[in-house]
Amino acid sequence: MRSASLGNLGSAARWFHALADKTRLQIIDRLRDGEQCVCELTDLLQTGQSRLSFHLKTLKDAGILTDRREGRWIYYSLNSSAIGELEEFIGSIKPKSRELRIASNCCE
Amino acid sequence: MRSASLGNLGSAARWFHALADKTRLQIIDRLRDGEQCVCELTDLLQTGQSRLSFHLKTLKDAGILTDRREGRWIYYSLNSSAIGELEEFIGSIKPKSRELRIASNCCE
DNA sequence: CCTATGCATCAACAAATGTTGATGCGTATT
DNA sequence: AATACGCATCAACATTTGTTGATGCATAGG
Repeated sequence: MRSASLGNLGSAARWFHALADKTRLQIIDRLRDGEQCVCELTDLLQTGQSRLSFHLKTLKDAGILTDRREGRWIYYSLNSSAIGELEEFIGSIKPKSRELRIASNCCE
Repeated sequence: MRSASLGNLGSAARWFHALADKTRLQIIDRLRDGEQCVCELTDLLQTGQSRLSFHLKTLKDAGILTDRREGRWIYYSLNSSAIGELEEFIGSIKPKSRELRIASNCCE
């Protein structure tokens, strides 16, 4: 009955939620240059440490970032495999475009 | 100074927000088969008319759906060009992966 | 016209999310 | 051991988002 369904809508929704914030997209943009520690990001994004930490956690929980500790610092970086999966998901969203089904006389 | 920046982070955030909901992803999934009127979607998704209308509006405002009226019915369908842009944006999120810059001695 | 249908929109409320400043914990420096 | 630093986490609050039922508006059919 169902179309070849999009995999796990719930987890996709979580990814999208993590990306649905301007600050978080800015973080991602900065990390494209390579990993950075929180203090660098705080400078770059001109924001409070607590706020930044919140957004980093949101991205990390969604699997979009990873972190590692080195001494006092914690470095964040992009998880490119998650981004790959996301890309794939978006691809699967497209209309099937075969039979542009004319939904004739819909509700009767 | 800045990296070749991701285009318009604000509007990207809006796209992602529109996709950050399971019900809305279900709507999209159904519309992959072609356009459908609200009453069909109400049946398929087993939800209240008002709630569905809210989510349809969210997707439409984000540019992901388009609608057209035909008699009493309003048909929604996917806007594949928006989906294309989204795909492109996700592509641009990837790490630059050239110089895996070692952020040596970050905050000093 | 009068009524029914399909849907948007509104108001009231509920729930989730983001912000800020304070506190705490691990790690380095002395 | 005492202090400073980098960051996570918490509590209190503000803001945003989603839900539900009621109302309204356009179109179609009698």
